[in-house]
Amino acid sequence: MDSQNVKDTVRQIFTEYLNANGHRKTPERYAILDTIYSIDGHFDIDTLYSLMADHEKFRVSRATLYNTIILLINARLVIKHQFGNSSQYEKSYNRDTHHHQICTQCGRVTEFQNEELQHAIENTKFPRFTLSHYSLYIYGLCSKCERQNKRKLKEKQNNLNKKEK
Amino acid sequence: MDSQNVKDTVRQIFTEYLNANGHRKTPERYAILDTIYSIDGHFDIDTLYSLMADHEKFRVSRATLYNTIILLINARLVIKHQFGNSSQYEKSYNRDTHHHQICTQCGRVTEFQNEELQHAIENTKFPRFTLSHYSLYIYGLCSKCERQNKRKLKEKQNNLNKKEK
DNA sequence: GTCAGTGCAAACTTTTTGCAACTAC
DNA sequence: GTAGTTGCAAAAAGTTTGCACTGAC
Repeated sequence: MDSQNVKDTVRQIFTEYLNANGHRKTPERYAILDTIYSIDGHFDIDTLYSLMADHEKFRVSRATLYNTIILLINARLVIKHQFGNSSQYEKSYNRDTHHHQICTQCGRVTEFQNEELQHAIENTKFPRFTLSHYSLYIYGLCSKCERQNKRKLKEKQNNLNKKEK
Repeated sequence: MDSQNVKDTVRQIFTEYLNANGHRKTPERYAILDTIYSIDGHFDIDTLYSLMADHEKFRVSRATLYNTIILLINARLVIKHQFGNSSQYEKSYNRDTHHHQICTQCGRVTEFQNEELQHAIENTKFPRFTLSHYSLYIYGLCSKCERQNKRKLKEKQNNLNKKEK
């Protein structure tokens, strides 16, 4: 499905959601949805605000962003994450299921796919609970930070050796 | 392992960590560790602050709580979660691996264990990444909220039927 | 004695709220 | 017309920071 096609589809899903729940179909809401579906990967409210500030027609306030994003989450068009300090969001329609690796040193978040894991989770029977969606966060060191740490450790040992001589 | 035994062990682990990293062994730090290991389940900074405020001897400031909890996380004695708005923490030593179910309606967080899932995750090979720990959050409806929703839906339909007559 | 650690308050960041103005219905 | 939405600014909530004082080493 190409990008425009996805945008049309999610706009339709959103319209149905708004109708079903008696919410108004304001231009701001559609502008926000459109902008979100133009973003690849994660974003926070501030980034979204900056992106939308460029538009002359549909500059929206932060308050509206917060309000609208709750609707989008309920309409299952956006997923909310909470790595780090501020909430991160991402589009969820027509997006492959993926998991997140968060480097505890540099804070970088990377995505990866793993069908086995995905199936294992989706086929699990949860106690007194009905699954709607899930997040798997893997914490640890990204390869970059790990290399860096090893280098530092080596330097430290070298310095110690020099001193001993 | 009984509770006192666990407390002694974690105190020892913490001491080693503090020594290894050139940090001072202050009574506040041990008091915080002790309090945390008296708590079952999750807690946030505010709860911990209230709990410790009762102590006459070791009332600590929020700033110290934030500082110390970072050390405890690094010493692998505490895990940080980010459901909802404020950060949640929990002790991690001598604690069975468990996952979290978060009700998107009432916000209640429940824990569950599932060895299959645990093994599936732990045996996964992650791309360019070294696992240190992980969090699996299952979002959906707890049985209570689901029952409530069904009841409401029924009432709504009943009301509609009445009006039609 | 020194400097890391502490308490306190102020600052900062992110999110929520109250209210007047606006507009989708 | 009217009630749901918006923008703005103020408030709230959570966390970080600056600084003087304290106490672990």
